[in-house]
Amino acid sequence: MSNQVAGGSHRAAPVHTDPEEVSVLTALSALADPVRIQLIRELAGSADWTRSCGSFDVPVGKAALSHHFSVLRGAGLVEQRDQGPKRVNRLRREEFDARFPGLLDLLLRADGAD
Amino acid sequence: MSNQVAGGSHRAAPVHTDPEEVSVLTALSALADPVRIQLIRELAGSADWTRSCGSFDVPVGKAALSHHFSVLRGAGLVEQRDQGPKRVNRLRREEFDARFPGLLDLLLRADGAD
DNA sequence: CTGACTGTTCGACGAATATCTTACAGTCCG
DNA sequence: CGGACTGTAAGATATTCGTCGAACAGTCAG
Repeated sequence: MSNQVAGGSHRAAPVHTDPEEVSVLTALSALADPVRIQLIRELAGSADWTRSCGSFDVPVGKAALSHHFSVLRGAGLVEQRDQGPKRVNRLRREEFDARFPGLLDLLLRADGAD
Repeated sequence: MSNQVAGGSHRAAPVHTDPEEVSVLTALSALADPVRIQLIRELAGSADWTRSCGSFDVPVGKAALSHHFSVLRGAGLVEQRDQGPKRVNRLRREEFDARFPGLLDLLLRADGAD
């Protein structure tokens, strides 16, 4: 019986950026991509920590996918946590909203990606 | 005395895009550039139709500048009108706000470009 | 331990894009 | 008209960015 106790994972923890430290330019650049828009929308429609990286229906390989999540982390949009072999995600909605009020709403309300 | 009457200019009128027809992706892409952010900010701080294209303090040549204005027009952010040899600009604030509420405010309130 | 699975990293490639230089087209003034 | 000025267009170049394939690392089940 292995409780998920101390010792933890031996994997490099994902590097996160606090939304408060994110520039407007970085935020807009992160959002100005069709794949990332789709990721954010799917993520917004799911409960926190329920979606692993590979569970998204995007038309790119896993290498590109990993890159996109890296960009999203760097923009303070997504938080990740290791859960067994998977890396589960959470949209940092409140925190990002505090930094850029209305921006996420705008993206999520908009009809179609383009 | 030449009133600026009919007959008008013999110059190709600038092509504008209605903000209503602009996709989120296009809007975000247009805004995700340091030079264009600066243009919009300067424009927001000036009265309508008072700034010609060449009157902006941006670190690019006039060819690149012309390109940036083209992108801004295509995103429904800027309206242009020919005035003698100059092309004067106007930020389409209300129209753009109607399509993407809060987006321009966000850009204009933010401290520093990055 | 071995094998299946998940995700990251690295190197390379192609496409999109930002930029410059040069040439050109209008507009206005003298 | 001719010259100064403003902006656009076209071509060339360079950089950025998204993508893939392959190799690698960590986790878990058997």
